[in-house]
Amino acid sequence: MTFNADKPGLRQRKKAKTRATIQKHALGLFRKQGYDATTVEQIAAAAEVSPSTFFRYFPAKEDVVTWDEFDPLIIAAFKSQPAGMNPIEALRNAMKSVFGSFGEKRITEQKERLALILSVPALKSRLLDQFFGLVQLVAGIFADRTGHDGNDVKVLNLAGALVGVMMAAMLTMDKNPDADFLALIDASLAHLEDGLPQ
Amino acid sequence: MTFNADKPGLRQRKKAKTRATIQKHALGLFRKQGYDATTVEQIAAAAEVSPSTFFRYFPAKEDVVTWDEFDPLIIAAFKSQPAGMNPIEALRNAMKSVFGSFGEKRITEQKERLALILSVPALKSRLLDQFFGLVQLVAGIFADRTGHDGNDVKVLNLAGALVGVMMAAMLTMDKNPDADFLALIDASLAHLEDGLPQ
DNA sequence: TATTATTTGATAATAACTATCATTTAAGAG
DNA sequence: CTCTTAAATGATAGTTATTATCAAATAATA
Repeated sequence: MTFNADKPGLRQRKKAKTRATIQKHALGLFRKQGYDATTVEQIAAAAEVSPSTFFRYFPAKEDVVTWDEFDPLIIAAFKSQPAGMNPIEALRNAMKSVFGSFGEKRITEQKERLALILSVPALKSRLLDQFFGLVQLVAGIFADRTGHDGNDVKVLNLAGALVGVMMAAMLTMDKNPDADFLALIDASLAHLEDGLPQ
Repeated sequence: MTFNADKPGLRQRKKAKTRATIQKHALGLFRKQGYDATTVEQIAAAAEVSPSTFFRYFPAKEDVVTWDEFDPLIIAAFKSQPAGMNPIEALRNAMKSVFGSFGEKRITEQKERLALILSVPALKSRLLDQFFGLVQLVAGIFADRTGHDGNDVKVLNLAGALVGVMMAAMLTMDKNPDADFLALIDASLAHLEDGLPQ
């Protein structure tokens, strides 16, 4: 039994590749034909896997769009902020460190993805669900840092407001696709940090 | 052609009754068997209508739980607050005036409904979707009152934070079912009004 | 009462899932 | 390298939400 946490075996690499392939073909078909007009069967055929396999990788059709690898990154970046820091500022920094490193191309991809999500009700719902999960996660981290209870009303409330602000930012992005996402989030969080003066 | 906006004809009364009947039977079955284990066919049979009719009244199975008449009431109450009032306070008052009039029984019903919604992913998503819509609605009303643009980032941001705080309140209610919903919302909005001190 | 517009029910089709089982294929032991 | 084990895949056959369509029933109105 060898210890190698860094280099995943063939099996793992293959899985990652399959997941990426399915997602790539799915997004391509969605762009061409629209989300609703594209069936899972078509996606599976394009990616050369069986529909069964599709559902093994993505429990629901929506997840093929909604799934991304950002959450754990943001969480990690958030946790690595200095202990005494204001939680809102900590989140600002975390967002900056994650999205700030993206290139032009990657940002454009993400903007397109967001536009697609917001244009399809089922996808929008799924995304919101993830945000909601994030409320609870973020609340838990706040609580850990401050020694408060994770179910403390004030903690949940702050986390809720944060998520609400992010929702607003997405809405703004949707209405104004050329905006700089990172700057927008940053400004919005700053606004919240200042107590939301009108 | 007679003008009678107040007394709906037989047709309208019947429709309202049918909608209520379907909803009542649906909620009853959900309580007994669970949401997923109850089919639309069963609901339709219990309510003595055809499945077609079910879908005419509720476009999706989820809507039979998620649908309520509160939004327009809250909006109206909000709009009727004095023009110069701080928007957060205005919302506090609106919530009070709508939910404050509820009896013990009605409150219990709503708490049960919330618990059901939060326990079923599909329902939770649907609810969050409504909240998302609310951000835009609330932003629009803020804008009207203050003369700002409804797409103004600060306006959207404030609306987002408000809605986020309401989401957090629901979460708290879920974890702590004995809490007083109205008092909780009130405290949370006050907290937001104070700039969310930790 | 006759006509018109709504509402309903029946029927059939689509497509997202779920469960199951046999087959293939990588990992690890010797 | 080969055998055994465990994981990943594909095929198959449901179930159920949802949509479209059309004919029958029923309320509104002239």
